[in-house]
Amino acid sequence: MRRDPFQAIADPTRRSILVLLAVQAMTPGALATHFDTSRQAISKHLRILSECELVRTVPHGREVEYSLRPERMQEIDRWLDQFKRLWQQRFEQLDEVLTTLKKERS
Amino acid sequence: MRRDPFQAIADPTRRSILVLLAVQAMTPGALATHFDTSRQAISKHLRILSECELVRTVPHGREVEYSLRPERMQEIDRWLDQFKRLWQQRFEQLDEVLTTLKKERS
DNA sequence: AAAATCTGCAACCAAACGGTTGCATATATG
DNA sequence: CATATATGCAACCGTTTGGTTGCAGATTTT
Repeated sequence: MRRDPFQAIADPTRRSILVLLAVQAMTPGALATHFDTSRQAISKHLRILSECELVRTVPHGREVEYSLRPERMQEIDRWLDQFKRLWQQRFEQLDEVLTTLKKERS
Repeated sequence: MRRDPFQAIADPTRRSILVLLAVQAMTPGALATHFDTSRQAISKHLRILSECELVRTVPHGREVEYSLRPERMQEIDRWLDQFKRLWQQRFEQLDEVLTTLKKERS
């Protein structure tokens, strides 16, 4: 069973859950109202996000509040870093083409 | 069949392929030597990366050169953007705690 | 105390995933 | 021309995934 943030954000429902929790902490029940699936399915997703340490839980009586733990998300960002140079490069190339065109026109 | 960059980078082998191609373009055969799986398995991964438009192919005779298309990777980066503010915030909070401790000590 | 509510677990199921092997096609080499 | 090499497709297989339903435990509410 793979349990890393890359696998966690592969599912669109889990991505939506993370976005919702980025706005405000919520209980599983409240989260489930935003989706077209059963409450239990959302619970399963929360379990996975929990195991990936992307969310944190605080019990309040019979309710459980889930909130975002953005730290672990940085792992994805750090992995992307090695490609940012490349797409930056493409922008610069485009820039160059544009300035060349500008020069030619004038 | 989901075909988006999030699902593409969920698999560790595909992530490694992308990293290798970020360094230099390669043929499927050359790529396969870096992994402990069959050439066909790598071919399958390349097909998926192709469908996600994360790689581009240029035929050279009987060989095919695969190279990275970093543009599409930006989609992931853009999605991450909405969380960057949050983890930045955490750093600032830590910063605050540290300066408070420093003040107390002096 | 009884009923209602919130949550998570277990069992089950169809579909997708990641791998394998065998084969067909196209190109390069002897 | 015959052989070797590079690639991709198809069929198959065990495991994982994402969903369902039913149920049990804990906490509120009445």
